[in-house]
Amino acid sequence: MKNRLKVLRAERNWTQADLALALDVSRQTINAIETGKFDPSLPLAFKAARVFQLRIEDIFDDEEGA
Amino acid sequence: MKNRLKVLRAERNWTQADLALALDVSRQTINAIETGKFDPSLPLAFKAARVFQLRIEDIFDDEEGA
DNA sequence: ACACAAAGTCAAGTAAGCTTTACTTTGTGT
DNA sequence: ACACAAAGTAAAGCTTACTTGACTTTGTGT
Repeated sequence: MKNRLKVLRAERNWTQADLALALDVSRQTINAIETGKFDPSLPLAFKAARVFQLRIEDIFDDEEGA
Repeated sequence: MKNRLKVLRAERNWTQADLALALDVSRQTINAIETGKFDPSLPLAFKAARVFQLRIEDIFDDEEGA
């Protein structure tokens, strides 16, 4: 699952730590998601959508894998 | 996290087992999600959105709980 | 009343998301 | 070259998503 978190952060000049704070998760969690270690939970995806004022589908890309 | 799976199934006359098959999860997983035992993963939410041709936000409702 | 399909539920196990702590790497400014 | 901030990574532990198997409950048709 790809995502645009890095870009969205860059647009706002946010660090991974800043985003972690906004989403109420650890910095490592943001890093792991950005680097593709695992997918966020659905609740976390909703939070991200709220923070960036975008739809989940506009942040995360399913790319139909298995 | 609330969801409209039961209604969407009803519209199509699908059983929980039918939906489970379509989403490639167990029947118990569908039941647990419908009855609020736990939230689906993001990939599963994407699959549901694809199957029903809706946006994730139109199927699942975050309802801002902590 | 009986049979059957669908839904609900429980237990035990595996896998994935997330935490904390701690360390290394990369990039930038001075 | 040095210092510092940001990013990356890793291990161990906890929680949540999901599995299989088995059983109970509910609803419908006959």
